[in-house]
Amino acid sequence: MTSRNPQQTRDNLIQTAFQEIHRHGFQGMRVDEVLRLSGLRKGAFYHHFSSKTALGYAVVEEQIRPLVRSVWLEPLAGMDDPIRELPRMLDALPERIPPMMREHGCPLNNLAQEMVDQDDGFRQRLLEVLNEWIAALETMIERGKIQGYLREDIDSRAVARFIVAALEGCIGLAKVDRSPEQWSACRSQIAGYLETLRPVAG
Amino acid sequence: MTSRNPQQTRDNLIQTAFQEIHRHGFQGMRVDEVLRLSGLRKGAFYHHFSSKTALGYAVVEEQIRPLVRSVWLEPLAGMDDPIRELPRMLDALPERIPPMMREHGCPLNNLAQEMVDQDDGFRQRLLEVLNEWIAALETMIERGKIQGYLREDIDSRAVARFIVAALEGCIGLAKVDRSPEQWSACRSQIAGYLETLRPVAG
DNA sequence: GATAGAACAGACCAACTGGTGTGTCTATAG
DNA sequence: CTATAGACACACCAGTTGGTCTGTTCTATC
Repeated sequence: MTSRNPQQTRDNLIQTAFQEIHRHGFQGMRVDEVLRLSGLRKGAFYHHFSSKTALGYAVVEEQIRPLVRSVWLEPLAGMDDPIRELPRMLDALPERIPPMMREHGCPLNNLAQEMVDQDDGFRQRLLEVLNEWIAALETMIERGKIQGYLREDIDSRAVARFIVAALEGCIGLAKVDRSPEQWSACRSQIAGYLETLRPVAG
Repeated sequence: MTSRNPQQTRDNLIQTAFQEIHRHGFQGMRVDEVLRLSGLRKGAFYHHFSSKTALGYAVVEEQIRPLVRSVWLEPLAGMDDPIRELPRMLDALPERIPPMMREHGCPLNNLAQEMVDQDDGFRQRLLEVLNEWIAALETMIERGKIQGYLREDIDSRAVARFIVAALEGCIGLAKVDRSPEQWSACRSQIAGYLETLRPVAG
């Protein structure tokens, strides 16, 4: 019998809940099922979380936010020329992400689209993560301008927002028609779009 | 007391259900609430539909599909130069769609993202609608090629898919951060992308 | 090693949820 | 006018859902 480890118990609940939310949405996620999968009881659950919603918030903060950072933010750090390196990063993406994300799409966008109109707590937290992502892209674009890789008259924020929108759109489309093989085609179009940001006179 | 009108009763249920699904998702939609809003009873409901899921299917076929056709397909019919006319259409879009769509986003994409992994009946029907949309764009692009408005070496299907993906992505993003005013910025980026499809030597 | 509080187990519950069954009314064909 | 089937109303239900309550066990601290 493993000794008590409250931190591990809490993590267990959050990770299991994350997977269930990813599969069925937050409304479709069942507390009892999370308990069954994690081998815990009601007592444990409501000791660590005040409600199902509180667990959902924790999943956003402690699972989705770090995941977005590692998948989308970190690769941006050392990027010089976005036009050349972003498509390359998108190529390597399918191998970098957990298999679950290829099946069920982006956890951030899934949960956001579902819960934004249902609960303001979700909206605030998910919007924070989304804005962090957009801001990181914006920073990269600004840097690209300074280094002469990008035109200086482009609207960095608008471009950053569009990149995120296009990515989420492509992921969502691939999820619906279950065509991961179309990802490269999608990447090519994004690469084409990025070319519009290239300075005219090199 | 209004006389009986089964067709109107059925439409009433479908339209009310459509709004409730749009607001809360299919899983969040409650049969009892639809009944309350439409002023009908369980007897009426299960006379016209065999289950909640059957109602959902009817909503896709009889509400979402026609809506997609009128909003996205019909404006494509008379288009000659997509690069010039598509952005113009996107400008006029906010006034052409019902206000509900500005709040809650695209009913097609919302329902698709939610239900694709939950129910194969939804997946098939929603995929059909989506493919009809993509096919219409593809046709327009092919026409644009022939008429010399677009480069001939572009992958029509990939471009069509990306346009849909970008649109759904932008709508989804606007839904999350509730910034309809960013729509024009988003439109500009799409317009920029479309420029990449322009023939080189006019 | 006593003890207080944290970390659970497990039984229980009220509200809700989709769905059923029976009966009644109404339109329509003959 | 009457028979018949469609179009509902209404009472009812079994299973599920998130959540509570009480009690027990572990563990850190003095």
